[in-house]
Amino acid sequence: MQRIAEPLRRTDTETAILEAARDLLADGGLDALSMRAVAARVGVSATAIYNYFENKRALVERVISIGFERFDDYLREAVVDRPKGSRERLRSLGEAYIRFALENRAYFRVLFAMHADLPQEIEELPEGGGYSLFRQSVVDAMEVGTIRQADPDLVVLYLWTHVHGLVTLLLGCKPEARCRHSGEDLNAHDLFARFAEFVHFGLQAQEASVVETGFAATS
Amino acid sequence: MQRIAEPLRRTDTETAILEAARDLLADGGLDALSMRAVAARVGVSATAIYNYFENKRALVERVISIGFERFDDYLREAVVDRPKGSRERLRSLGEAYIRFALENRAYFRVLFAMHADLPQEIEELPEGGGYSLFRQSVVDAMEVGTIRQADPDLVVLYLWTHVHGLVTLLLGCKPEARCRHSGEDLNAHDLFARFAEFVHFGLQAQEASVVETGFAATS
DNA sequence: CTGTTACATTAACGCCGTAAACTTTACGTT
DNA sequence: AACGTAAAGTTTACGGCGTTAATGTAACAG
Repeated sequence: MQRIAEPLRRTDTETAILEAARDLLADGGLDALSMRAVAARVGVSATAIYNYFENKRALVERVISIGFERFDDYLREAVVDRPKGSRERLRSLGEAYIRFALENRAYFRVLFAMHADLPQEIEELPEGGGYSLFRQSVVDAMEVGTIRQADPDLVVLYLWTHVHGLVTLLLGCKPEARCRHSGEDLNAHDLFARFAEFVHFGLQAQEASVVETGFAATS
Repeated sequence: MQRIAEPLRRTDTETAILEAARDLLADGGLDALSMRAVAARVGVSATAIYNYFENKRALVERVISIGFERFDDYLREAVVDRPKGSRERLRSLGEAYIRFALENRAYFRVLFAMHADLPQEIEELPEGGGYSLFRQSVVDAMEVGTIRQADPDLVVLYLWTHVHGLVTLLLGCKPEARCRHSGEDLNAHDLFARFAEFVHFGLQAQEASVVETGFAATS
């Protein structure tokens, strides 16, 4: 189309493409994100996209890396008003993780599935924002004595593993992301809450009193 | 092709299709599994497949459900010679899970990503074989006192979550499935071994003596 | 005014899943 | 033995995909 006054600057078109791609991805999955569909949404021809991105893969990678930023926002928001070093802060981070996954289902799937699916280009773990925030929270919790002293990276990965596994398992389980279990019908948040006790005390056999009362008070 | 002696029976062709699909999936991912590629491998035309499977989705679902059976084999094999109720048995199950994922990378990805990707048709969790085996092992461990008394399904899901998260996180992290961490370069098995202590004792702060010595003996 | 550059276009290639129409094979019934 | 039918396989075709190539055009530098 001809451009008269105030022509689109390069970054504008690029942004429009990224937004279109993000939206298509968010509510149709990777299949719905086709070059032609993105182009149609932006109002250009499909091949025009190649002026901004080398190929579809490059486009998706940009979308993903932007997605990680949004993901980090969830985590950052999770710690406000949560005292440093508190177990509640750690719990809140886990819940934010789950919330992001549930509220951005298709998106989340691609975030963690995609850059596995294909060769590694994006950073190895979501470095920077989210991860370091998580890590610092763990370090604080160790200093305060909320959790035991140990290698922070190992503990972060340990907790990360739990919440990520919970989400991917349930996301892979049913679209509604819940899991029928002995009568009850639990969603990811419910399960997360129940797992908190296991995470804290472990699975070792111990006196019922400690388990029942000791934790219920803080949970 | 004309068939003279010993014509292919229906199930033979169907099996050939499934095997071709499985192989393509295993070492090329879902992208490599195209109807035409499968057909070429079997030696028929692409549309012939539609005599056996309604569409690609149905074909992939069959491949997946067969994959779960193979997955169950890993788990079944993991418990032989591992005494009932022992922590070693639980550990062995976790390691089998990881081993399967690493040895069948592309396959594993589809197993747990695919039937999420699209509507739910396959059973909600890998029911039957693997799951019930896992569950029974947990129940045994509770009775013997290896782990605390709790809702077995919840504990199974907890452990499942743990190992599944570990695998998917590392699989999503790097193709080689390892994670650089404070100097060391750990793969999924290494991490799993280190996490065993956390799983057993939890993250609660406790006397160093119990942690260091008490566990190292059994690990 | 001219050449270069950035950005867009259309056309085309070779994949893909799948539908439709047609041919061939195998077999049970007459 | 002949025939009808159903199963199994074929070729052809359609629309969509990612991507390349060739082309056009608007803006700007000299």
